[in-house]
Amino acid sequence: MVLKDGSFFENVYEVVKLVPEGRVTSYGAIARYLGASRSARVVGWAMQAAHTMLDQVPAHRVLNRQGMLTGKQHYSSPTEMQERLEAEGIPVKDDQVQNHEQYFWDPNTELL
DNA sequence: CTTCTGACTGAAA
DNA sequence: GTTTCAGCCAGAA
Repeated sequence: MVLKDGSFFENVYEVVKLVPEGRVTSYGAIARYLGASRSARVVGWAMQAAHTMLDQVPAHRVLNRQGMLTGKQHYSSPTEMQERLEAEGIPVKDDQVQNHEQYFWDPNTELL
C-alpha cells in the first residue's frame, strides 16, 4: 500500500477513506497501521481536522477500541454519526456499536 | 521558550 | 468486573 509521504494527517485520511462501507475501525488500528500505535490521540485529533478538509473523510466509521461513538459529540448533530452508521447497516445503541467486533475493520489485518 | 488539551490505548491496582 | 495512571504527538495560547 502506498501512502502519501505528506503529513501524518493525510495518511490517516487515506486509511479512513479505505474503510469499506458497513465497517468500522479504531483510532489505534489506524495509528498502528501508520506505525504510531501509541499516537491514537493524534489520529483522533486528525479527525477533528478532517472536518475542515475538503476531502470527504468517513470519520463516522472511526470509533474507539470499545466501539463507542466517542466523536459523535463533535459532529454537526450528535445523532448524525449514529444515524449514518445505522444507514450503513451498523446497529448502534447507547452510543455504542452492537457486535463491533463483527464490523471491525483492521487495516493491519484486512488491508494488510 | 513552556504549558495545556485532546474524537486514545494499554497496563496496573 | 471497575477505576486510575502514564505515554504518545500535534497544535494553540
